[in-house]
Amino acid sequence: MSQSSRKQAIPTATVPRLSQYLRKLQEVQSRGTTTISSRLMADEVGTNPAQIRKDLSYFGEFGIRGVGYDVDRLITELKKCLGLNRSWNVIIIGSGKLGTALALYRGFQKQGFNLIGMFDADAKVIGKDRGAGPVLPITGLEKFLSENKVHIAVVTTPSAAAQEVIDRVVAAGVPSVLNFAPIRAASDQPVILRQVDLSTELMTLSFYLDK
Amino acid sequence: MSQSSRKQAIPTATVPRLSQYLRKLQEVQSRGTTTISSRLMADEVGTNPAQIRKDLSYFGEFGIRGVGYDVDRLITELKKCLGLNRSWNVIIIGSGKLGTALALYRGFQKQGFNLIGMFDADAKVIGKDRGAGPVLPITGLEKFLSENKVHIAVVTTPSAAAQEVIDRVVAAGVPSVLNFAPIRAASDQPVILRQVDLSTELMTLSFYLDK
DNA sequence: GTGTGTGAAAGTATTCACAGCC
DNA sequence: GGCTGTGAATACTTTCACACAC
Repeated sequence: MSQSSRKQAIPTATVPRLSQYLRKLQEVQSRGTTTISSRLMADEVGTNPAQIRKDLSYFGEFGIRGVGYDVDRLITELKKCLGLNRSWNVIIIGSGKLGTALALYRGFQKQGFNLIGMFDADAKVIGKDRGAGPVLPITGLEKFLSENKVHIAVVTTPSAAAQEVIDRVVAAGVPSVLNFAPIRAASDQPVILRQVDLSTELMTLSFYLDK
Repeated sequence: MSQSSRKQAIPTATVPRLSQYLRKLQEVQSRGTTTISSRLMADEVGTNPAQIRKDLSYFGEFGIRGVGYDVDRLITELKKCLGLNRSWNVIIIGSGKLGTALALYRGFQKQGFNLIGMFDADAKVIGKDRGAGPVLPITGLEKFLSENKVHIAVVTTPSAAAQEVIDRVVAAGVPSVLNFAPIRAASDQPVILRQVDLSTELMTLSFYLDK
């Protein structure tokens, strides 16, 4: 009864933390450390040791009492927990500065995210390389999606276009969307939707600055 | 005892939601709607009406029973709550694709965030315009910060440089940082720090895709 | 002794449900 | 009748504290 089937029981707050643990562990591993305690990890990521142990306990028993965690082992386990022991196909829609910045981001491929296509509505950029092979016309989106299994659509279009683009990829069966456009996207279809929102981040800073 | 001094009592989860309410209200306002109920707003932003009423109740009583909220009034109040009835000075450090994308983002100025400078370490880009006037050399950072009050530093450098840059702006008295570099930045100084992290977002999607 | 794994306790956040006002 | 504002109830998250394994 360990790691793979009870995903629904895992607190939503735990999931993003796992990715931070993973990153820190990879850093620690590259410095040659082979064992780490929850206390040291907690210091590194700025949390409480019990938080880390609790988070990990949802997936199994990865540590050794009196010793700590084997870094290599824990990296392997975390990758398994996060579904990173396989590869995911990603497209980016919107080949502007932001889309290009994301396409050029190295960590992307490194963790098993395969950038297999980039789309834009602007005829002037079609065919150019913006970090993910030639930019494809958005008119060909549905055909591409029917010929290629796409797991994640990253949306970096202007906000006016975003909701329509999201509706189209969801209708075509793409199971998850990462939206950078400053709209709160919605969908009646079942889709895993995450939003990254500069203006919300700035306003949140503003709130705390104003105290 | 209404809006301004009891900020410490407001749930952290409420703050980002306020900014979403504000955005939705501005959209609704531009369509000419003058009154809105918590139920309608909840449908629009995808939450529960009680959530909205509770969030607003931390700041005052803005609605009319039996009627709903006046859109113009609520926009004004939310801006006040979020500290947006003034302007904040922002710099961007890192003039790559991502930094440039952010500099060109319109909503920035629109909500009172003043982009007053952009810095880079690369001599080849110094002086070029990347959306925020001529790019300044990072070596001049401290001098600039001593001559200009900067409220928010947005960090879009490569990850190797990010922690040092953050240490420098914090040491120079910048009270808040929005970090896009894929490191979990830390600081012993008191600073309001928010992180936007593509790789965590992708891994979170991966987790739910893998269910 | 050291440090994990985990029930129990404490602390936060969300949702319910209804009194009170329009 | 409709809708807000809010205490009370529920649900979720984090932290504590200790039995147990090394």
